[in-house]
Amino acid sequence: MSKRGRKKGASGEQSRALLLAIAAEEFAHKGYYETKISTLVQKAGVTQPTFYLYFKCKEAIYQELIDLFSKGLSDLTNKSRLEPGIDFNSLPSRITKGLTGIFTFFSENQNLTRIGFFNSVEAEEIKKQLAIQIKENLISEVDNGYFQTELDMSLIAEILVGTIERLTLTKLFPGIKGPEEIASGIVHLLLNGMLSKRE
Amino acid sequence: MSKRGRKKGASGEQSRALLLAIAAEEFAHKGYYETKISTLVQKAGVTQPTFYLYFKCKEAIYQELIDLFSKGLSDLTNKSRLEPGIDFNSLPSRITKGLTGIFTFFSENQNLTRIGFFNSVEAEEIKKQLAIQIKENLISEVDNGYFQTELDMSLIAEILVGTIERLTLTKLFPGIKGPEEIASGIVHLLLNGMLSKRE
Amino acid sequence: MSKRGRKKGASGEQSRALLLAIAAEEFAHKGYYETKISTLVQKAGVTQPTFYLYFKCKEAIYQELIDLFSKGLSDLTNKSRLEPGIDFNSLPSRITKGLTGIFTFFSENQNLTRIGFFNSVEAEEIKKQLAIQIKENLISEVDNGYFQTELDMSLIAEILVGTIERLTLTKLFPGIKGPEEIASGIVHLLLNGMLSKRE
Amino acid sequence: MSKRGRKKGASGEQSRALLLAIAAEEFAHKGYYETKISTLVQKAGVTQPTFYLYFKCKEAIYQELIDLFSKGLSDLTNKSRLEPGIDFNSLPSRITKGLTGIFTFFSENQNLTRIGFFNSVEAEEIKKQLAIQIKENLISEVDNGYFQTELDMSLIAEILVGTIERLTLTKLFPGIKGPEEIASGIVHLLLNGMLSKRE
DNA sequence: TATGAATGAGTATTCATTCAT
DNA sequence: GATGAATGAATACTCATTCAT
Repeated sequence: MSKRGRKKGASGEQSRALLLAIAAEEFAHKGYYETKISTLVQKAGVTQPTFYLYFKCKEAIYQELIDLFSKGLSDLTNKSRLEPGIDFNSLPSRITKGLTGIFTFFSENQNLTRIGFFNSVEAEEIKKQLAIQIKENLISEVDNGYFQTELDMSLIAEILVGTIERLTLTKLFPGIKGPEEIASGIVHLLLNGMLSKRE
Repeated sequence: MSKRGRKKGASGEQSRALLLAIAAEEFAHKGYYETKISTLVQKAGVTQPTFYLYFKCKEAIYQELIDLFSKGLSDLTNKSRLEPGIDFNSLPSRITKGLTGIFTFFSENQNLTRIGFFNSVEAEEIKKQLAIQIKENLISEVDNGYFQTELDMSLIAEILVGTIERLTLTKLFPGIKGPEEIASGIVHLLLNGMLSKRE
Repeated sequence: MSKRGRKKGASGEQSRALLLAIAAEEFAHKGYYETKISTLVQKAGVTQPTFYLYFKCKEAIYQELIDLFSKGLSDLTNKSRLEPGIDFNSLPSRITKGLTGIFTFFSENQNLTRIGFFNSVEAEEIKKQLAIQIKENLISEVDNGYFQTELDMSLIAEILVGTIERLTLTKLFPGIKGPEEIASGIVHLLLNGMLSKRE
Repeated sequence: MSKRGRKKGASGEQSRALLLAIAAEEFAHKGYYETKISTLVQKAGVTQPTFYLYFKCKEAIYQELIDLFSKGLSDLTNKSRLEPGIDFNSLPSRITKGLTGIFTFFSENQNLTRIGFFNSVEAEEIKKQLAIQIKENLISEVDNGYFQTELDMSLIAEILVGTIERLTLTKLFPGIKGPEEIASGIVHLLLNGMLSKRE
């Protein structure tokens, strides 16, 4: 079999996947403009035309990575809709679980997350969607009397998104805290506030 | 007075300021790479060599804008250090005032903020500084028993930064809410939490 | 019979012919440079290496089409040599017949004609040959007193070629006039001229 | 002045004109696709960016040359409209003069003519326009009884265009015959025909 | 007979930057 | 203080062509 070491040759799907993985790495750390196709292919051990065999253009592979992230995230949030009508005390743990899911996904897909949630132009749109999702989840709880009724849920949703964003970058990615830990920290704070409970 | 009829009566300093203002606008909305020197000078009504009369390179003018933002922000935070030893009840308003200051600054310097707080690579460093600042402010209150002692102030500081970040983009810049309004919303939520107060 | 189920039952010769036909179509309408091998093989339902099984290179298949045209045309003109020593009155009809033959050939081989007579670099050479052929035919008539002796037969031959060329494109290919009609129109004009016959 | 020999430096208009002239030469002899920007600029003694200082893209400079030709030709034909109501005998000389004008223009602008009348895709459109122009000129003579009434003027116009085309390439450009000579040859033939005048 | 996979070599175009005046 | 003119250095992308199977 394969004499004279045809790189890995095998299935073209492999080359494609390799390029995609390397692109994720590069885009995540150098950004779109500082990532050069020439570098990508070099790291993948293929030539430039091979790149264009699998991707229409630089923009296209970038978009594909964003879509991958976006799809993963929306799959996640779709699944983790808070189901209403559950008893009061489970609320914190349910929210925590949802957040933990997100942080876990981010943690397992750091490069994709950097691209789709931080660097790309589309990041803003993705965050907007996430905020909407969260807001709807929150509102469904209001009716049940979980939360104070006068809360601006849109504001809180955005605060949550900002929080997720920031803690991902400063606590999760550097490995300072794990998904569950961060999630419960957020939940505890947001639900109870910072003040020492005084009578 | 200007002999030999200078075009548009632009003293050198004026050309420089004009270029800087236009650059802020362009960098803020198109980002570093999509902003072209050729466009800048065209909008400023000068030629390319003129640009290099005032700025060493593209990177330099960009950095100057970041520095402008960075300086403004740190001036602000330096000024608004929470002074300890003040009575308990004034805490919320003092924090609110600090945040309001930040949002006002951001609001009055949208382009600079977009560049220095959102788009640039240095943004991360700036946020990190801001978080440290906030954290120190918070810690000084802990001793006074304002806050629950078990709070992770580093986490909360990052949450605050993320919150500032997100609300600036989604509420402040679009004009949905004003600085004071946003600031007090944040403070109220973070201090008291979301839960309806039940006995 | 074809064992081992050849795809589409295409014997090699069929693939070759198919490629040739498609190439004629493409080259004729898009020209050499805008015709891509990738498009050819795609339209033929084969892969690129298959193309190179039958043709040495792009240039080669193009040349083959030109040769096909060139051969067809010279076969035609060889056959239709004006035979000398025929009586005076048959001359116009004999010339008309020759031209009709050419137009018919062109009409039946539009793609080939477009390539070999219009688009290719070789077209010039082919026209030159045709002009020589025509000139010789004409000269043989001069001796017999058919034509005015002072005519520049080389000039007239070129005029005929230009005429054929132009009318092929503007009358024959669009279907405005048929081969015979065009041929007799030319002959009538060239023999008698445009002037109204006045005594 | 100008130490250290800045090429010809002078006015940018000169560089532009030089590039245009060289482009005409190259396009005329190698065609669009075989003409490389790199060659153009090399022959002009400038660098590639300089090319793009004056022309938007390869296509643009090509089009500019075509437009130059097209404009020149239509100026010419506009000027040389046959004016009706002149006496019979002057007709041949008037037509001859018109044709001479065209051949002279072609002769003086060989490169442009090669591009605009022979090689480009637009050539066909330009010839179509020329044919229309000629046809209208001819028709205006019919009324005056110059020509046989049953002549198909569209056909004749196309014949003339084909004739012009061919003789330009085979007689004019090689310098075998001059403009006037070719023009009068055509006129004589087309008006009187080839046949020897027998009673 | 046919192909999946890959590539060598080229080619237009862009942009920040700099002389000489 | 300002400019007309020019350039060095990249970079994405294309296409005919070819292995190895």
